[in-house]
Amino acid sequence: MVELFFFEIFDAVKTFECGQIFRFESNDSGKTYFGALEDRIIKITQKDPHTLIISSNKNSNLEKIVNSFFRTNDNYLDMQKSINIDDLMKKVVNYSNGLHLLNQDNFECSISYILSQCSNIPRIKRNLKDLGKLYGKSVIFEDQEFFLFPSRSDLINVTEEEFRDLGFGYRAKYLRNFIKNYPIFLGEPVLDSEIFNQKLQNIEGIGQKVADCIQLFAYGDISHFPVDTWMEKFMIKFYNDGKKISKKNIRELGSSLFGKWAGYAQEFIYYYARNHPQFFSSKSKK
DNA sequence: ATCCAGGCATGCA
DNA sequence: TGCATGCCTGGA
Repeated sequence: MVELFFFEIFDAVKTFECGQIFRFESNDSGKTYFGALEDRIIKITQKDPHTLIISSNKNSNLEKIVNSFFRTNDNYLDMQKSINIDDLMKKVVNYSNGLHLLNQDNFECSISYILSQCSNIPRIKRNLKDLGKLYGKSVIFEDQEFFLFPSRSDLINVTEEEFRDLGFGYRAKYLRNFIKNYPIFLGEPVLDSEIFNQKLQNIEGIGQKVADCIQLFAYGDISHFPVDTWMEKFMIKFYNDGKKISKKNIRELGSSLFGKWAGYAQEFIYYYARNHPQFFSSKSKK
């Protein structure tokens, strides 16, 4: 058992429901969450607004793993101050208070975001759950059955056709390709962030947005500012006078506005925008 | 019933 | 470099 204390607020519901991660679930309205982390199942109990209690079926190295996962080294208050650049961002920061970025397993996270393209959160969750159930190892923890996320070797012989049968559509090809070629870039030494970004994009099925998500959510590179349709709507409306600009320019704009904390800014904006859809009617663009 | 989602690759100006 | 189009599926 590990206890994590956060000087700032930690909000488990915002953190696990904001859409950054897909395989953690709560059966009690957010009091506790269960999910697979690497080789084990962890249970997260929110003791108070600052404290998480973590337990697991496997305690070796648990403290190190959860400290990495919950990014306990981030200076959250500095981050909030830093991206609080105007009245709008003040509202966004306030609305998202307690939402923390997580540092996910890179194999699972990459697959999650490859499957996310032109999809939606319920469907992504279902796709990942199916993968776990079909190919992941079963673990019983506190009398419930959970599934670890399948390893590369669990998936290496699964065909594109079998992924299509799971309803992955055209993403099946990308997924098959990713699994086949995974170690080609994994084995590389750590490179310059933008060079690694390009390497990720050299994998068929991974473009700018997915590459940014992988770096942000799985490689701890929190200066990345992935631009999806929500980010596009928000940034054009509030930071470009409603005039359309390319996603590439929006990515640069995010980076210049929010600097090294751009990843947090992105997740906060995403969370805010998705929960205020009336501001961003998809028919009013262009 | 259309339309369009948390994109990507491709082909064409 | 920028824009249009097809791609699978499934919810609204």
